[in-house]
Amino acid sequence: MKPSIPKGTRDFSPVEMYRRNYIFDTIKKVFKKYGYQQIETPAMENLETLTGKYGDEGDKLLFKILNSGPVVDQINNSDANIKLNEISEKGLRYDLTVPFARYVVMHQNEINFPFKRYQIQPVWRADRPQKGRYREFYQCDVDVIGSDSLMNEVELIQIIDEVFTKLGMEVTIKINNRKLLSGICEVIGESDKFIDITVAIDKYDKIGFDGVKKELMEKGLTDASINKLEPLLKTSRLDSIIIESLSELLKNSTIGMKGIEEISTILAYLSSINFNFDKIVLDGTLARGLNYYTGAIIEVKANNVSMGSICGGGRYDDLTGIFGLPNVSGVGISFGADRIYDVMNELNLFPDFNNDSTQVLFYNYFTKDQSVYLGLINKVRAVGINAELYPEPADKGNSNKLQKKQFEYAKSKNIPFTIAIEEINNWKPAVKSAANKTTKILETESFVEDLILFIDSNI
RNA sequence: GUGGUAGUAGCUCAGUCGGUUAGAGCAUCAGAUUGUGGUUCUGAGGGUCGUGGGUUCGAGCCCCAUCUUCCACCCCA
Repeated sequence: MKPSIPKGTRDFSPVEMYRRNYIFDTIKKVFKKYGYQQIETPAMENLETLTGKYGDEGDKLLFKILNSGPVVDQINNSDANIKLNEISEKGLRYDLTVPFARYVVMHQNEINFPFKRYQIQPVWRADRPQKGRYREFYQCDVDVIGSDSLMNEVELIQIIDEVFTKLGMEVTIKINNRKLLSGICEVIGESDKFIDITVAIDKYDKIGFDGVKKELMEKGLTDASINKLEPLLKTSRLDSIIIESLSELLKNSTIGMKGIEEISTILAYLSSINFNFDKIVLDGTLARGLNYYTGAIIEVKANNVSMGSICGGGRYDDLTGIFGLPNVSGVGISFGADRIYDVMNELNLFPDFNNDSTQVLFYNYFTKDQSVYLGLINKVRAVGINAELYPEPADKGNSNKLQKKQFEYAKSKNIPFTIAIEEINNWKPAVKSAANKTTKILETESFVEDLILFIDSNI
C-alpha cells in the first residue's frame, strides 16, 4: 500500500516544528503576559453544538463523523432513505470560539467572570485547499468573556501588535463594528438584507463599488439605497473626518450611533497609550462572515505578501445564549498559526534553525566500558544540559568508517559540542566546539564545571 | 460546490515528432581514500512514469475517467 495523508493535511518535520514552536511560544508568552489562562477542548463536538453558528457556508464546511455501531451496518443494508442525524451526531471543531462558548456554559459555576482564556489547538474545515488554506490548521485564540468593557478590545489590539512585532512582521490591523453596519442598513431602509449587504460589501476590495452595486441589485436593493452605502465603503485611514462623516450619515440610527461611539472610545484609548495609528485602519467594508459577531470586528493582514487574513475576531454578545446562558458578552481574536508560518517563510523571517534538543554529543569510540559514558553523560544531564551518547561504538568494525558516521551524525543534527574519549588525550574526555573548533581536556575532578565553563565561553 | 494547472527514483527535475533496455543531480547504502564535523574516487539499490480504461503495430508523451497537488472563485485563519 502506498502511504498518503488526507487532502489538505500535512506532516511536520523537525525544522518545521522548530519554526512552528517559535510561533506558538511567542504567541503564548504574550497571552500569558496579559493574564490569560490556557484551556483545551475535544477535537470533536456534538454536531448540534456546531451547526448553525457559522452561516450556511460554514455548515457546509463542517467535517462530520460517522456514527459507529449498528447504524453503520444498517446503511449497507437499507435503502438510501437516511437522515443525517441518524448516521452522524459528532463533528470536528470548526473554530475554537464556539467550543469555548459551550465550555463556558458547561463550567459556568466554576468560572469567576470575567474569564480570560487562551486556547491553541487544531481546527478542521472541509474546504478545498489552496494557498494559505488547509483542511487542518491551528488557531491560537484569546478571548475575554463576561465583560462588556471596551478595554478588552483595546487589550486585544495591543496583543496583536505585540505578537507581530515580536515575530518581526509588518501588518495592518483592520477594524470595523457590526453595529455600524446594522446602522447603515437601517438608515437605507434595508435592515432585513443585513447578511446580503455585509457579504457584498466585504468584496469591495476585489470587485469595487460597481461590483458591489451589481450584486446588491441582484438581491433586490434599490439604486438609491445602494448609493447611500458609498461613503462607508470609502473609509480607510483613520481620522476624525471619517468619524464625523459617518456620524452624519448615521445620526438617525440608534444602533449605528452606538457603533460610532464604540469605535471612537477604542480609538481614544489607543491614542492615550500612543498606539501607532499607521498600523490600524477603519475599514467600512470589513464584515466577516461568521454570524455570531455583534460589535467590534477585527482582521489582520500581513503587509507585502499576498495572503488571506492571518488573524481575526470580534465581539459576540450572545454566543452563550444559544447554550442556555444569556447576557454574557465576550470578545476575542484568533491567530492563524499556519498562515503566519507561510508569511514568515516567504519573507525569510525565521531565525536560523538551531538544534534545540542536543547540546552535547558523546562520541562512542570504544566497545569496552560503555558504562564510563553512562556515568559521564548522567552528570551532564544532571546539571540540565541536554546530552546524548552515540549508541553504536566505533571499534566494532572499520573504526575510521564508524567514526566518520558519528561526525556526520553530529553535523546533521547541528550539535554544538562533542565529547570524545581517546588515546591521544590519555583516555581523558575532551570537549570540542563546532563553532570555533577549539578543544579542551576535561579533568575527572572538575568534569562538569569545566564543561559548563567551556560551553559558556565557546557558544 | 465551480474553473484552471500539474503528477516521471526518497527530493529537485530532464525525457525531442508517439519509436530500442526511462535518465541526471542531490540524498541513502557499500567499498577505497582521508589523523578527527559534510574530502575525493568507485559502485549499488531504488520506477507498474499517480491510478483505471481507450486510440495505436507501438504510449511517459495522444483521448476519457478518477485520485492527488498547486492556483483562482466562494468563503475564511
